[in-house]
Amino acid sequence: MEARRAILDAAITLISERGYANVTIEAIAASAGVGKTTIYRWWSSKGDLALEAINDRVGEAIDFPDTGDISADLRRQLLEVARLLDGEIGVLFRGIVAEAQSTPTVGAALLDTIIEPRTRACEARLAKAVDDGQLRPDVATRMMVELIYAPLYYRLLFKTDPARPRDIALLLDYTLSGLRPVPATD
Amino acid sequence: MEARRAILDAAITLISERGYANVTIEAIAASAGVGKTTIYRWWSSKGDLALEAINDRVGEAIDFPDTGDISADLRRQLLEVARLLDGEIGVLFRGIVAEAQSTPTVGAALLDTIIEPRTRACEARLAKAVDDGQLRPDVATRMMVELIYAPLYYRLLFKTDPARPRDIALLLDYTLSGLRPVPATD
Amino acid sequence: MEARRAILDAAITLISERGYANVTIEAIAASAGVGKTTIYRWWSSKGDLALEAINDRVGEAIDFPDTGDISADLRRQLLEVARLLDGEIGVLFRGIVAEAQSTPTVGAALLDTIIEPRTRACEARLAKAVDDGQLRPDVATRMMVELIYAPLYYRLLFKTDPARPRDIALLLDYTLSGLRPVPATD
Amino acid sequence: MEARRAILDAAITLISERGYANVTIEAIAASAGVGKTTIYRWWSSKGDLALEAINDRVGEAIDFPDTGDISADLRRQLLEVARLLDGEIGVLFRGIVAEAQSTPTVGAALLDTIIEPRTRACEARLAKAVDDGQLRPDVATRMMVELIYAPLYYRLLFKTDPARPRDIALLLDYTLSGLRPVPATD
DNA sequence: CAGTAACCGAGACGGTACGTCGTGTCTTCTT
DNA sequence: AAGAAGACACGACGTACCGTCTCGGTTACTG
Repeated sequence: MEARRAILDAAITLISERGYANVTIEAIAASAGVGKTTIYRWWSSKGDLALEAINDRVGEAIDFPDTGDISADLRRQLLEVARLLDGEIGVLFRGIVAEAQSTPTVGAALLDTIIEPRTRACEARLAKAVDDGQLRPDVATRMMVELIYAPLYYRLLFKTDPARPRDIALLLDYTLSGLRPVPATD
Repeated sequence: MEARRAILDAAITLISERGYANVTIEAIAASAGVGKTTIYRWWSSKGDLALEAINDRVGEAIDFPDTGDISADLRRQLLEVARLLDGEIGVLFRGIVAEAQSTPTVGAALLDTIIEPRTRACEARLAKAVDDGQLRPDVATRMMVELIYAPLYYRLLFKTDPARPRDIALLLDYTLSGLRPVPATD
Repeated sequence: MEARRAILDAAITLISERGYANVTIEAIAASAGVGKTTIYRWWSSKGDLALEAINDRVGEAIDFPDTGDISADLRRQLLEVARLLDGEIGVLFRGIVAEAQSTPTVGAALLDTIIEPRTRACEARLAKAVDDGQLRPDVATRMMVELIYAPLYYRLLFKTDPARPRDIALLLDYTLSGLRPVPATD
Repeated sequence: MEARRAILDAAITLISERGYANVTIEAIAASAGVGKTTIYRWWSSKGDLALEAINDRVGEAIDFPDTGDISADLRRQLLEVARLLDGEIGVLFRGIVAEAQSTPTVGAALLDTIIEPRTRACEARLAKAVDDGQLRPDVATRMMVELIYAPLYYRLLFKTDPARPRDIALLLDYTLSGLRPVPATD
């Protein structure tokens, strides 16, 4: 079982150093001091391994804060996510998204183990804000999640430069101003 | 020169059928009835070829309509883009984005030849809408573009199911309501 | 100790079914319902195991008959050996000879435990025949053994079809006619 | 085509140095400065390659001399063969025979390309000797070949030490004395 | 209108990595 | 305490493509 640990660590290190596509299973095995067979015993592909590695790193983390102010809470959460994506995790994540484009199983696992759980958690917090009258009740929370997070991924996948905190805060502000309850204009 | 055509056509056909990552240069050559050398004579890599193929297909297309109503114009434009991404082009595009994650030259070319030009065109239309008083003047048009298009790419890259027209219209509405000029509340 | 039996039996069965080279230690272990470790505890290699298996099967068997007629005795012995080599034992034996070509220890053990003892026994019978005046006294009994048995092995190793009894009898006759005492011709 | 040459040479060198079973295709490729693919392009297996290598080395060689004296001719021929088998070729040949025990195609090819042609040539010379009254007409020439050559292979495959010229001459003498025409004893 | 270049198909080539199999060693858990 | 079960590092397998490289055999341009 300690072989698993060595493999996950080696995978993260190598991928963050050289980029997902430039890392071979053989290199991970060598770097972990492990036979290739041992990797294939536990994971069916590089994508599979990368997914577990990223989940292992991120864990249950990034639970949603709830101070009562949805705007402040989302900002804090988004900045935290952006910080993560700016480091090792970001390289890993970009690789997995790339892999997901051509490997359906990885695509499905990406949704199931990463995107969906966090989307759900976010929706819960948003629903509360709707109840509090801080957000429009007529917009599906799922769509709110998309509107809020999409720009972050857009920057991650299309730009080389990371999303700066200032920009993130602004993008969030603009998005939220479209999601606030319309003042009763009687 | 007709070899070029055959190659571009074969590339699009094969990639849309099997997915970007499952297509080899050799397969393209064979399918185009061409020697590998001929492909390498004109393109330096599969990503390079795919980029030209997609540009060849899409062309200058999708110029921004201007009826005076920014909301209607954007909707039309977005729906058109979504329609494109739902077919052959979408598969190709997803492959290129994937490739871009690990091949800097492809990433740069993706920005230069696809993203940037269209972003510029969109910004121009948005600037006009700002002048017309239909959009807030205090938001950078570049950010508006991100807010408007990001959800589309989010769906393309993370979901298996395509973005439905209804959803697209809604997402746009919500986004735009955050970008409208704030009524003087004196 | 019953594990040993199961292993030897499994080895013979598998090898005679699939051929020596197509049988792995793992397959023998699985078929014997035994852990690999148990095999390695007692034998150092597949060749080693095969050698013991064949000796176990053949045992002390094939002792040389002595009716007083060397020709008849050899014929009976040769036919018996040929019969053995035509069944399971033959497949095993061919595998061991093959192995012996590249594994010196197996080569040595093949000589020590199989070839030599039987050669000695044969020489003893031949020496008696020489004393009886049935064979030339000026030919080393060891060479006689070679002349008598070599054709049998030649057929075993080079031909797919087994040596037929008729052929064996003939070959022996021809060989022996060269080994009979030269009649005093003066 | 010069890759083929390099491969055949490397195969012979390596096999004669380390023994057939201890040489891998990868080692041959590396030693020949060639990709594995190139080997597999031309040969289907190590046995296949070894067979061509040995034929390439031996060539049409070893044609049967005909001085009119069958005994002298065979002796010369046998000594020549023994000389060959004592060097590089012998190691190669033992490996091929071993391989032939478990690989039917190699077994067949061994017969077809090496054993059979030479057996035929030998039979032709023997037939002539029969006509000349030097050998018994009632023994199939094919059997004569077996009787004459079998001891050579016996020594090659079962002993580590090579067959010495003196022994070979003796063995041949004894064999031939059984094959000479029986003097009319009426 | 012949000569010569550019372009092409075909595919051999040296490589790298793949995912699998079997080896012989070792540890763990069961009985 | 013995032994099955199987994880493990390792090395080789045979395959798939990579990108480079000759090879001949066309067009089609030019001198």
